Amino acid sequence: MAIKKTSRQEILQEAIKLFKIRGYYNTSMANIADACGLIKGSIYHHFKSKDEIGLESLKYIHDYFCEHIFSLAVRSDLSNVQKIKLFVQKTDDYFLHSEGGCLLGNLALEVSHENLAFKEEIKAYFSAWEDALAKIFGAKYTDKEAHELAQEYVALTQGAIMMMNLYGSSENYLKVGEKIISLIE
Amino acid sequence: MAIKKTSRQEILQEAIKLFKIRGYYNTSMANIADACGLIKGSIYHHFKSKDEIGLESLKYIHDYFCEHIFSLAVRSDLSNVQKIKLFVQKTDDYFLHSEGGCLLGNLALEVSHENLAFKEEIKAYFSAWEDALAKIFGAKYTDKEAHELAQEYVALTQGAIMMMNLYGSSENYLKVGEKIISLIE
DNA sequence: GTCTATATCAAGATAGAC
DNA sequence: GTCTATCTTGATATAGAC
Repeated sequence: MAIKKTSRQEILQEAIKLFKIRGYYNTSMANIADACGLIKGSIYHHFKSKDEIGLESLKYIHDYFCEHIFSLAVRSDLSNVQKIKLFVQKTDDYFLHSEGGCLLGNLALEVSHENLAFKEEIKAYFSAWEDALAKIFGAKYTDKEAHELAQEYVALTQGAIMMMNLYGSSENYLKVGEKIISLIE
Repeated sequence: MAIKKTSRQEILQEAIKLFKIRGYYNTSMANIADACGLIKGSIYHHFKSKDEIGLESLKYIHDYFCEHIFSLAVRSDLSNVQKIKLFVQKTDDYFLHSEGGCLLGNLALEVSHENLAFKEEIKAYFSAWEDALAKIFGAKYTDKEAHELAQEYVALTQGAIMMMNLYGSSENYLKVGEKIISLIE
């Protein structure tokens, strides 16, 4: 059997899983390599350092959210009610199946004090999330109100993900989405 | 000058500061010892392992909140409005001066998947927080409503602390306390 | 109670063979 | 692109002198 070529993306996906569950500092290059069926030295052919993997992991998730979720806010073929319902549905789809919660939220607490590049990327993600929500809320609220509501619901969502992962129950997390939808309907 | 005797509590306080800012796994016994003016070997005279320091740190904060904040819920000399105002004021006093946010929230994301003893302690802390808030809300809401509101506001507070530390602004964090008070007034 | 010294292990990272 | 092998550093933890 031919030796499998491991792609950058494959490594990122395994790294993301590990970072979410084990934490960033507690995940070693050997752990990541193991998950990819490699040994740690081989990872350095694809990435020059662990920090590069960390930063690319954050960008990978950020890009996913931009493409699949945040972009809903500027879809001209949807009503605002449709937008917010899809927004919540896709957000829930992601976090209900994301063992270990939100990578960006987790690393916000663990790493962002120590690594400014990580911190900037995490801030950009949460700002994009807030801007997207605020754009949808803008249909029914002033700009200021929309942004305040958006900030509140980004924070509430992150807190609810924390509790969902801690208690192993999605009940309260799901109420957050319902409340967000009720703000527009 | 006599050699200073370092107390268990002193070590815990330095460890807590470091865990909040640098993260748990990224804080070494040498870091903790440095902060105490010791060398790492000396720490083992007081604690048998890093995990013991971690768990004791969680309990130390949990105890502080029980004694100074959660206990307000059962004070018979205060009205419910007084209780909730003091509750918010003392919570704010703590988190507005806590560099690195909430230790229990941070370790919930970083460590709780890997260390079940940590996870149980963190759950106990958040449950105590919720129960205290629910007790105060109980004056105006049914038991079920009070607990749902309490869960929501614990989550929102944690999310708001995350954002406050990320963006360096307390503005949105402070709105959470105002909203909690408005639920009772 | 703190120190020096050390044991043991695992981390991130690199060099060069295949 | 992956491997073996190795370098260097720093981690947790322990033993024993002062």
